[in-house]
Formats: sequence, structure tokens, C-alpha cells
Amino acid sequence: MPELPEVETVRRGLSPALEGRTILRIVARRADLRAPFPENFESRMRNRRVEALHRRGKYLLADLDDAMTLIVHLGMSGRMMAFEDASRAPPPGPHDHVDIATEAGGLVRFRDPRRFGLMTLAPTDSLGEHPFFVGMGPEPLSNAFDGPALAALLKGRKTPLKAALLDQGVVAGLGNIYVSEALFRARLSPRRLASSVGGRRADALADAIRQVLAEAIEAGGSTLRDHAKTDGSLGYFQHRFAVYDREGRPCPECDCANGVTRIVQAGRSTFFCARKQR
DNA sequence: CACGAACCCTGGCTGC
DNA sequence: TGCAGCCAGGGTTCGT
Repeated sequence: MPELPEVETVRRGLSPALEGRTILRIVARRADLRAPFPENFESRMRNRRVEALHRRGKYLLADLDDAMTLIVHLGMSGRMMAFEDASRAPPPGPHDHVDIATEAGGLVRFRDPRRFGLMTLAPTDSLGEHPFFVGMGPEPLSNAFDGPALAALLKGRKTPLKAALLDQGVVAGLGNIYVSEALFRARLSPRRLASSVGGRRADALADAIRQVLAEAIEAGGSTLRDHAKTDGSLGYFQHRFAVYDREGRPCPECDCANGVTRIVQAGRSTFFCARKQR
């Protein structure tokens, strides 16, 4: 569920709860999620101070004061909750897998019903060589990302544009929602061959990606099922979807009879306007 | 190599 | 009402 805007929303929400705080205790209520938790997870986290919270693509990164970084991925259904007063947090439910208590008296809770999420530790200074991040594409909101950069990444790709944009090696952080929304804004068909996007089309697509992500972050992300901000309030970008999950509804920009079309690509739904997007 | 399908897992919704 | 089937924001692995 969480794509870049949702993960960034979580990062910002966790910042006051974790940055500069010392971890008093961490409780992992099972041995693994998608991957096993680190060996001796609880003892290795005890008394560590969180120096900074970062995000890379859909990964959340907490730099610790022992030169290690806690890497978190929310998978499809992962969610973080922050309680200022740990004693006022509700008792953990069946899918509340990890609790992090800080010296400041707060509690951060990781809930993930589907357990596609992940928590692990890796040395901070070599994160770039970590398998998760080797070959990961540019951050779409960084200065390194623009039309020419995107065109270079799409060059030679014989796959549909939709599939290429879902590939984290092309652009970091895009997922099923924002790919559909960005393609709509750029008026490009999800079925178009990825390698056919260069020049002005690549400029338009890079702009659309940056725009839609920035607007979604501003809105606190999209709440479909699980995503919520760390204080429990909801993101509201779902109200601004032009095409995602709007099959058959009118295209917001043209009056074609078909409305929004849903197709399946690589096993996942794509939504677009067949008239506007070419 | 590069693609798509299958799989990991639970919950919520639809339709019978 | 109950239940089978399908679908879901992600990523990895396997087969073609």
C-alpha cells in the first residue's frame, strides 16, 4: 500500500517521536515478517540513539548511534503508529508485531496484517551497497531526476511503460497508484513501449511524477485501507485520484463515453483514459 | 537476459 | 447468514 508519499508521510510523523531519542526497549512479537528480524534484535536496539530518519524509495531508514541503520519496509499493509505516552497506548493487537519504547516515554508501534513488511539492520556507511539499494533508481523528488535522466533509464526497455515505472530500478518509490496517476497527467498510455519515451514526452512524464508525488505528500498520502498517519489521522490524496480505482467513471479531462479504462498489466490493475493517453 | 506468472499473507468485499 | 472467490498500495523467485 505505501508508496513514496505514504512512506514519506510516515517518516515525517515519526520524526518527533524518534529523532534524537534513545530507545529504551524494543519488543518483537514474532521471529520474522517477510524476512527474519536480525539476530538479537531486541538487545542490539536497546539504548541506541536514533540520529536521523531518512527515506530511500519506499524504505524508511533510522540511523543509529552505533554506525548501524534500522531498515524498515511497510510492504502492502504495514503501518506505524506513534503514541506520545506509552502508558496510554492500547494493548497490542494480533498484527502489532513490533513496539519501540523511547526514553522520552513514547511508543512507536509497527502493525502489518499481511506481513509483507520488513525490519533489518545494516551498517550505515555501506547502505549503498546493500542489496535493497544497489541498482535502485533515482529519487524522483531529487535534483538528479528530470526528463533526460528518465529518458536514459527507459532507453532500450522493451516493456510497457507502466511496468518500467513500477520497476524500482528505474525510479525509486513509485507504485501502482502513482504510476497510473502520473501517466494520466503526462497523457501517456501505460501500454506504450517504455523505450519510446524520450525528449518532450520524458520531460512531461518526469514533471508529472514529481508533481503528483509532491501533491500526495502534501495531502498526507492516500488512505485506501491501512495507511494512516502516525497519529492515526488519514491521508486524503485518494479524493484527488483522476483515474486510480475509478473504472468506468468519467475522465476528469475529457467527455469520452468510455470513461476510465481498467486493464491488467503484469498481474496488476492499471487505470487510464484511452482517449487522452497515447 | 527479460519478461510475466506464481507466490508470500490476511482481511474485506461481492455475489451466489 | 455463510461462504467461496476475488482483490488489494510490494517484492522475490521461478519458469519460459
